[in-house]
Amino acid sequence: MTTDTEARERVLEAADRLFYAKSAHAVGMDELRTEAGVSLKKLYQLFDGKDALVEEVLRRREEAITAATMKYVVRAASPEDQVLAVFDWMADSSGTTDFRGCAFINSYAELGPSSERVTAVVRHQKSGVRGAIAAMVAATGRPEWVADSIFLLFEGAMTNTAITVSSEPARQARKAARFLLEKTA
Amino acid sequence: MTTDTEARERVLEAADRLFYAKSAHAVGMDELRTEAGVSLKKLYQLFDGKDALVEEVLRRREEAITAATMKYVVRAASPEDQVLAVFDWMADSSGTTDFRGCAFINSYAELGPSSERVTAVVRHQKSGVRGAIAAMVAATGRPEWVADSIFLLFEGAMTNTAITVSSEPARQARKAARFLLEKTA
DNA sequence: TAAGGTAGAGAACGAGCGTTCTCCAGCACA
DNA sequence: TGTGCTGGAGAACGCTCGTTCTCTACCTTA
Repeated sequence: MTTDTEARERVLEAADRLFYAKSAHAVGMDELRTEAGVSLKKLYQLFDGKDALVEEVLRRREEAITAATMKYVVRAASPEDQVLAVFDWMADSSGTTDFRGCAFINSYAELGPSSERVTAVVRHQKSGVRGAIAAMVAATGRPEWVADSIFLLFEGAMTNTAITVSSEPARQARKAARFLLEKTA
Repeated sequence: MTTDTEARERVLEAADRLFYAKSAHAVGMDELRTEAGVSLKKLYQLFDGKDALVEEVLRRREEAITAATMKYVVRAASPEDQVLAVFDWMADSSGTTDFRGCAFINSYAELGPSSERVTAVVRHQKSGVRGAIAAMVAATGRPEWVADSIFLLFEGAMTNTAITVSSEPARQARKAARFLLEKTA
């Protein structure tokens, strides 16, 4: 017997994977149901429709990405290396063949114009990443504009790592970020 | 009387505007036909279906954006200012309320997984922008990694200018690019 | 004026979507 | 054993999509 909690988890995992890989509108509720091994009835009793599911998937992914990145950050020796660690996470993540860039940028591109809720989640994530980088950069004693710059490098590398199917942009961004930290020491 | 060439132009203009504003899958051929003032029959005799239309719209936009950016570049005094001019173009463009970021990143997010043709056009555009920046940076005598960095700043600023609905990221990216140019002089 | 061809308006079609509903197998319990 | 109930499988519904087809009105030309 599977509890509702387990079923929810399976649906969210499948939805996250499929939405990210194929974009939300390309994944039907039927495919989702099959992948998660859940009846359509249960699917709709667990979630208030596809829109709500998309929103919850994004919230969940925001937490997961933050946790995954923090694993890289905490093992860094210096405050400067902590900042650079986010690019190591990116380089490693982009090594997987199913890397498709930033799920939030992608969702905003696809659903932003039609869903205010998706837009809100995306803005929340971007503001969170920017804040996290700002905190790490502040710990190194550099001015805030350095954090803004590193954040933009991070964002640009996320999209172009996906488009070029290469971790090269992640490494280039890391190099640029290190240069900024060095020259503002 | 309107010629086929004029009708084509009207369709492409409407498609570009609507696809960019709402994303491609959110715009139906019927809405497109109405907006362009063209019969459905003519629409399908001018273009081989929606996929081909999306592809052509992107190619056309690539040329238009290149031309628009070049207007900013050519009026710059120094080679360094030419590089920075692309951020001025971005700051000005993002001032319009209908700015939605990079159409190519957006299209890749939405259609990349399902359309190899769209992916090809997007890669072509990214490689073109990267090459153009590389040429301008090379003219200033800086090493290529500076160009890579400025390109990533540009890309990150494009997406975040749209998401935050503010030209601030464009200005931040310009500042970072200028810093990179100064410190590598 | 009459005939033939063109082109536009929009009906029609098949497919796929999100969502709901029906049906029935399997269970708990008297 | 009989009776109600729960939940799963998937049929069904209404809608919209991309695409094609039909019909009619009009223009051209003899």
